[in-house]
Amino acid sequence: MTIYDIARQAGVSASTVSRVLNNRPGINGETRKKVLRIINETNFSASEAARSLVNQTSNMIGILVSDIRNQHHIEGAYMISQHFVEKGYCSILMNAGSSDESKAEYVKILATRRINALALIGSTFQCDLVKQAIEDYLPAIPVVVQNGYFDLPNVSSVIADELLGTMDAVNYLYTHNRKAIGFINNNDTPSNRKKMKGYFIAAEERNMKPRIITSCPDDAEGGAMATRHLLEEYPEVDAIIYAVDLLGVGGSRYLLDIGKKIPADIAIIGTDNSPYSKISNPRLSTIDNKLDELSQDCYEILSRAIIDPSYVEHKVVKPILVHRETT
Amino acid sequence: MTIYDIARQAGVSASTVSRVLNNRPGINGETRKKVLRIINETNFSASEAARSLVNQTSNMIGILVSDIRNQHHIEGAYMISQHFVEKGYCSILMNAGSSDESKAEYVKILATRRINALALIGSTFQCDLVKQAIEDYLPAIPVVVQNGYFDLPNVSSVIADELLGTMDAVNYLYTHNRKAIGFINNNDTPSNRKKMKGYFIAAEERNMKPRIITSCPDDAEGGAMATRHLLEEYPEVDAIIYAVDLLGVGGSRYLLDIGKKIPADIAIIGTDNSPYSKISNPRLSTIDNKLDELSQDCYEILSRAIIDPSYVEHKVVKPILVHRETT
DNA sequence: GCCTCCTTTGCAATCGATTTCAATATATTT
DNA sequence: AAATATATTGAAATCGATTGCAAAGGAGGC
Repeated sequence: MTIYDIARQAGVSASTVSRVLNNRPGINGETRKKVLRIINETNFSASEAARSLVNQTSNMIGILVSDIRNQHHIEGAYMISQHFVEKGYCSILMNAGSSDESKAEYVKILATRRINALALIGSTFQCDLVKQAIEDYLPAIPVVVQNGYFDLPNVSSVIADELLGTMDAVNYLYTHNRKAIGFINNNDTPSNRKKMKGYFIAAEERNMKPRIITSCPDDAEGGAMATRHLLEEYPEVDAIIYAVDLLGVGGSRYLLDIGKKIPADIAIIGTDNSPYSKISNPRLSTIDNKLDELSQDCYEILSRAIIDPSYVEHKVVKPILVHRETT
Repeated sequence: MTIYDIARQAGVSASTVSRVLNNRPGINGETRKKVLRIINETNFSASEAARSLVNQTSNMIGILVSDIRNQHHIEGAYMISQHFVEKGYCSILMNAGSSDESKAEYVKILATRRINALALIGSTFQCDLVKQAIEDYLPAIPVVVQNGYFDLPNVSSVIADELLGTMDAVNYLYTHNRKAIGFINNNDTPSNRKKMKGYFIAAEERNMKPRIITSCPDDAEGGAMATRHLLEEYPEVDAIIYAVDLLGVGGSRYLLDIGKKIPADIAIIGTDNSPYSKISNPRLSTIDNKLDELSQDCYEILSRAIIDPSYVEHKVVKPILVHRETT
């Protein structure tokens, strides 16, 4: 079913059908009505492939997420997608896989679809392969990175100041009489490196010995296990900061199980203000890196850059501490 | 940059470039090498719009999710997407909005993109408008519904027997000496209607008076509030089944706060074996409706139906009870 | 040296839309 | 009534790929 079929049935030319479909002026009211009737009767819908080809634009937005299981990522992606759909775009949402190679590969896949803009959600996109892929295959369309940075003329960024957030957490705990503050990290990402660096800087400023677990499984059990290890090595610990809320949920559960009081014996601060932190028992205090706000900013930058391709912005968002039942 | 540009630079015709791009036989080794060199040097990537037009296929899979914030939905969508990407498809993942109108609208949007297959994730797709949209705009491509059913020749389904799951939960509690079992529901969906029906049937079989809250906000606080209402109306309640885990998390927290012992005073069973149920404190017992397995089945049905368009399957998956700390 | 066969390549049509330009029909002006 | 302006429509080119068919060139057989 093509516009030619519609044209024949309506007794007009394909040009006329096209003009009706696109609400172009200069079409007789009766003709328009007749064409619309046929279109409705036949449930015709125009091929986007053909439209894309002649219009030189796909009306698609690419959204690449580094880890779709991360609630903030997925909500951010959802929000961006939703907004663009309302504007008549179609958004391709993809999970980019864990390796740098696969991330770059996905950029290339989206390039073949001739997307109009690209959003990268997650700090792990910040790597050479992805940068190269953007430079090679998407040098001219607006790109925005949530929590990452590329020195490229068409790439904007919105970054959480995670270093500052972790420093704030350390300083808060220190000024509330915690002198043996531990830090538990799950894996090595640009984002986690910033958190660790913040921890080290603040610890040094306070003349505190760093007490750290550098890696553990990325789930509640991992958090519990790492907490046990931390306490074995540093029994004096009276506060723990976790690189991810979920670790803190597991950690606090473990501490309760071995008879510690929270926060009396050990204070706990997670990171990201995730849904888990809100519903955990005890409710987890957390460093809110404003990940949702970041995604909102990404959308705004992107929609501006689609209109004005020269528009590029680099924004840094300040985190805040959210106090619940573990501090 | 088109294949004609590549052809000119390589001193060959566009046909030759196309044949190299698609690994067609009958091309001289030297010619192939030269063309590939130019393609790499220029970072050329062929327009999918043009390919789609001539090949009469988009190589895209549509995935519509009814609520992207539901972890099971998003993990299912992710899994399906991932598998198809590995097969060379590109998947369009969209959140279909809450109204039936918007869901039908999304079906139409995907139809204009000429997707090769469609997966609908979530019971709320089961409505007349969506059925009509599929009939009108996607009458010939394979469609599969996760946890929903349409009587249409091209639509397969994989359904969780949620009625049975809830009956099992009631029966388990009853045979473990709970005689005043309550049920708390959040909102009215096909899926929740099946759960409620299961509760009513099992309660009747046991000659138990139904004790039910039919709706509440869809979050932990909502669960807490609804639990309070249930206890106000039926103070004798000694077990509660929740239509959604998150309600159970909020409910158990509330019960603990007012001094009840779990499960000694009141047993609790959530639904869906979500991440929340695993990390909550106490860990929530739950009706596992095998939502992840459902999505896996959707993928398998879809990949079979893409090869053989006449393939249609209707599958029912049996739920199991997962016992943790609240039963 | 001529004919056949095979390998390799190019020409041209095609997919389904959009858009420019020309043509026709009608209305308006003088 | 002739000339001009305006509204409406259609023909044909175009977007960037794919592919059937024809053709060119070289190898081998007689």
